[in-house]
Amino acid sequence: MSSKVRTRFAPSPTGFLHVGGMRTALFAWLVAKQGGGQFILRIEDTDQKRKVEGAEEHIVECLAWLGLIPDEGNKERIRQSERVKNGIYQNWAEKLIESGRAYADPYSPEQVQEFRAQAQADKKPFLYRNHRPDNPPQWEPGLPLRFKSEPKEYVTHDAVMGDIKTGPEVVDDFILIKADGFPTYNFAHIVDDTDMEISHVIRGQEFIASLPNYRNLYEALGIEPPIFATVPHIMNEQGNKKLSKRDGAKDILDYRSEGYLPETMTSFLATLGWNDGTEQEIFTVDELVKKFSLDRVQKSGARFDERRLLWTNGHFIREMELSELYKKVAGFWPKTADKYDDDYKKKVLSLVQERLKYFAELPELSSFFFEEPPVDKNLIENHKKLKQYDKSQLKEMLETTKTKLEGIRNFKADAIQKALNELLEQTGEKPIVLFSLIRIAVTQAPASPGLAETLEVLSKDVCMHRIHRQIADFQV
RNA sequence: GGUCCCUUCGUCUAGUGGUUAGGACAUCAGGUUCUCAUCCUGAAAACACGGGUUCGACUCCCGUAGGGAUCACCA
Repeated sequence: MSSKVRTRFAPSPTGFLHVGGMRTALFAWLVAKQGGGQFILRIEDTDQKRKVEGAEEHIVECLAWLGLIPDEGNKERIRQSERVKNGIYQNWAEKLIESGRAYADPYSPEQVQEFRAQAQADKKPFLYRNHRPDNPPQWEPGLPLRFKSEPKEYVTHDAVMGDIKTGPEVVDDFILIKADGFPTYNFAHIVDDTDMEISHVIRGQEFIASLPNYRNLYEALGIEPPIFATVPHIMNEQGNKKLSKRDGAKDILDYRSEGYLPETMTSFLATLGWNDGTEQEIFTVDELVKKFSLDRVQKSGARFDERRLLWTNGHFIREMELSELYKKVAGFWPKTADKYDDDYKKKVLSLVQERLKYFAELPELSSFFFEEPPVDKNLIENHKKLKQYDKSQLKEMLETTKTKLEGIRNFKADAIQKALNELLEQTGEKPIVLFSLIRIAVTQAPASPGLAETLEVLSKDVCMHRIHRQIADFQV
C-alpha cells in the first residue's frame, strides 16, 4: 500500500451542505494535512435524477469558507459523471464479467421488488443472491450489471469504530452499473478511490453496513482496500435521529451570513465527537492539524447544540483585534450607520465587542448609536426601582444631570465617570436609580455598554439632546 | 424484524480495575459603584439496569433495556 496520505470528500450534489457533511469534510481534510498529503473533492453525481443545480458550487464555497481547499478537484472539478465518459467504470466492469464476478440482471425493478416483498412476508431477510438467474443474459445497455458476491465472514477494521465482525448473511449481489449506464456509488467510489490512490476513506455512518459488501468487491477486483474511517452522525437537537435538512438542519452558509466565524465552525465541528484527551475546549486550525486523530473520534453520534456554537463564536469574537473584527463585521451594521465614519463605528464596535455573539446581532446592540431611538415609556414603568419614583422627581434628577454634564469640558469617559460619581453624592441617589435613568434616557434600550463609555461615544451634544427629550417626555 | 454500532451530569465529553468520577456549554447564586455582556467565585447536576469475574468495578465478561445506522437500478 502506498504510504502517501490522500483523503477525499465525496458529496453528491443534491442540495446544500449542513454541519454533518461539513464535519466529515473537515476530518478528511485534517487527516490529509496532518499526513502532509492531499485532500480531494470528488463530486458523486452518478444519479442524474437527484442532481441539484448549483449544489456543486455551493459545496466548493462551503469548503472554501472553512479553508478546506481541495488539492485536486477544485478548479478542475472531479465529477464521476465525466469519468463515465472515459469508460473507467466500464473497463473495471468488464474485468469482473470476465472473471465471472458480475452478471447481467434480467429482472425489472418491479420483479426485484416482488422478491423482496415475498421475503418480507416470509419474515426472512431478503438476499438478491437467492434469486440469481441460472443463465443470465449477455450484458448489454439497458440491463443492470450485478456483482456476483462470494459471501463470507469478515472482521473489518475501521479507524474510528474498531473491529467490526460480520457474517456471510450481510454480503449480497448489488448493482454495479444501473440500467441507465451509470455506475452506482457502491461500485464507482471503489474504482475512483483506487484510481485516485485514496489512502483513507472517511465517510458517514450510513456506509458502515455496506463495508462487508465493499470488502467482497475489493477482493473480486484484486484491490487492497484503503483505511476505512466511519464517522458517526451528528444528531438533531432532540437527539433522536441524524441531523437532516428536513429536521431543520441549516445550510452551512447560513452560519456565515449570520456572522459566525469560520474558526468557530472549525473548532466547534471538530470537538463535536472528538477531543484530544485534555481539557482544552477550543482549538485553532493549526492545533487541530497537529492533534487530530481518528482513533479519538467518538463512536456514537453527538447532538448538535447551537448554544455551544454561540459560546464558541463569542469567544473568538472577544479574542479578535478590533481592527480585524471591524473588517469582518462590515456588512452587518444597521443601515443608519452608513452616515458615520470608520472612526466612530470602531468606537461603537469596541463597546459592543464583548457582548457580540454573532454579527447579525450588531444592529440590535448598536442601533442607538446611529439613530435617535423613540422614547420607550415601558423602560421606566417596568424598572424595579424607577417605577417607584414620581415623574417630577425623575425629571429633577435629569435636569441636575444635564447641568452637570453640560459643564464637562473634555467629554471623555473618565471625566464623565467622575461627574457621574459627583452626581450620586449631589442627588443622594443610588447608582441603580440615577445611572439607570440616564442610561434609559440616552439609549432607550433595555441593555447597553457601560454608561460613561456610551455617553462619550454618543458625544455631548447627542447626550444633551436625548436627556432633554426624556425631560420633555415627563412633562406630557 | 435481520445485521452492525453505541450508552458517564440537560448537552459535548475526560476517564482503560483502587479517583471526593474531572472539564466545558447551559442553568442558578454571589462579586466586579446601573442594565446587558465579559471576567472571577460558588452551587446543583451523571457512570441505563441485572448478573457475574475480582480483595476491589464507571472501567473486563454475559444478559436486559434504550438509542442510532442500514437493509434502493440514492449516495
